[in-house]
Amino acid sequence: MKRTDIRRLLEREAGLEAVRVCGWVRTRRDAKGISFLELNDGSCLRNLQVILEGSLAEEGLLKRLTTGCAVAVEGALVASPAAGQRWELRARGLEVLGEADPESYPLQKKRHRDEFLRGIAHLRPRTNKYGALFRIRSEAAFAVHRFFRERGFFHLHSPILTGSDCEGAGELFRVTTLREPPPAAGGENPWAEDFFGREAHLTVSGQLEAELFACALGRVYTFGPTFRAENSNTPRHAAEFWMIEPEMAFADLEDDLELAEALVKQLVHHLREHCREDLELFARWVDPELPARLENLVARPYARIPYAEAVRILQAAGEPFEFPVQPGADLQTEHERFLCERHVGRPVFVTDYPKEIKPFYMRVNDDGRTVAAMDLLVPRVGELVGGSQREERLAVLERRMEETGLPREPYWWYLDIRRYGTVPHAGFGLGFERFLMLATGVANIRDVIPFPRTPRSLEF
RNA sequence: UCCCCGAUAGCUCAAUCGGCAGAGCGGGUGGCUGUUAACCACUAGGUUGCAGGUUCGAGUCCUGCUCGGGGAGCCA
Repeated sequence: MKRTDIRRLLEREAGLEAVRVCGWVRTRRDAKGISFLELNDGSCLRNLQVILEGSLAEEGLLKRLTTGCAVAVEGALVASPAAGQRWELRARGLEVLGEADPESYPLQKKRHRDEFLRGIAHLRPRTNKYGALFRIRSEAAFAVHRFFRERGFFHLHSPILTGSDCEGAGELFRVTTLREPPPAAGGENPWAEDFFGREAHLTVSGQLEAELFACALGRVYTFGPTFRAENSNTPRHAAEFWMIEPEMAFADLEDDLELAEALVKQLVHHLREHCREDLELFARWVDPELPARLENLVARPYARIPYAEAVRILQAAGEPFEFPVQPGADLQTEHERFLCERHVGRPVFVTDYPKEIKPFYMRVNDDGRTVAAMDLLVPRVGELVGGSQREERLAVLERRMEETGLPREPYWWYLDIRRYGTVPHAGFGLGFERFLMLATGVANIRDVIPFPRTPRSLEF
């Protein structure tokens, strides 16, 4: 007999004479001549109560049915006579697929600290919380593809291995097959003997490649892992994380803002529709404010504040900031939090930053001092999205590269796009894990990644 | 990388002023019960993160290291 997902059984309107379920025992409760198993197979948050009677409730078998063990059960799905569940499985046969020594099995029914569960990342998806979280993560990824597909975007598989350091966004992981690193000043090409014959890295962003394809297919997006070798130890940073990077030709900053807002809102809508039970767990155990905060993400248009106005607001706020607000300098975390959480009380786009504090590829505004940039700030998580209209004018782009000290030669292909059929275009990057933190209330990025990579942490 | 805090039983934590290292949960054993965070009794379980120092005496004070948490910077 083929196995049926517990989720399918619990949704049923009528019972079933013969079914087979497979899963892991969460708990066992014994009564006289009858035992109750809570069985979970990962298909949903809820367990299926399995009834063992007669020979199946015999001591030798029960001793093996401990928390964490894997079993296959066949029997009848019947209405439960007791309160607590609608359906239960009256077992006729049970096979122990894999035992779990209760002396050493680390998961118990009681809640564990997140820090402890991180140390057993191979087992934590068997807990209610992390099972729910990674089902939500999967569903959110599907919703990303659905969102872009409905809007005529093509999914671009941008390269993971790269020879450029893209936008200079952060420190790079070097990739090499050499046993010994070449000397620092080793001749004309110190990497001549390496696999690619030149320096190679893991990508920090698919943006530049996405721009190339947007200027051919019109609308594209990347959705994949990116890597930053920064020694940043915070609850919001990881060395390997997934980014969603749409890029649109024939689009300006306004189009960019609209797309980012629509994406965040649709992802929230999708999860509220398709992950209701799993989200309820987070509202109950992780963040009681979660339902209100999700509503706040979809209820109203997001605020928009140009950088210059943001500075004026912060200066007039009379807040005892640890770092004073300096016009021309980037906003501090405390400034961003004040703007978003206290001043507007909902997501806010800050736009038109001074060009000196933004990368070379952002389009210079008519004032010559600011660029068509945007950051989307959201409560608790901070910067969720960073994007811009891209500089499509060859001469202006070359001047900006010169100003920021970037050599033109490695970017010849990027410049070519401005040389041949250049068009206005815009895009952004959205940190997938940061969205998941926002959507679940989980406070640490390490807990929304199956196997997080952070400085000095590469187990699993 | 910088600043602050922490590390005690399998887990979550307590231990007063430097003076006998404890509880709950989990595990084991027995009992009870269509149970459901089950309940009752008994029981095992410790190099107090590691290395050094001060002291008659260190879980407690000092130094270094490792790991973890919070904040900052960098950013998504």
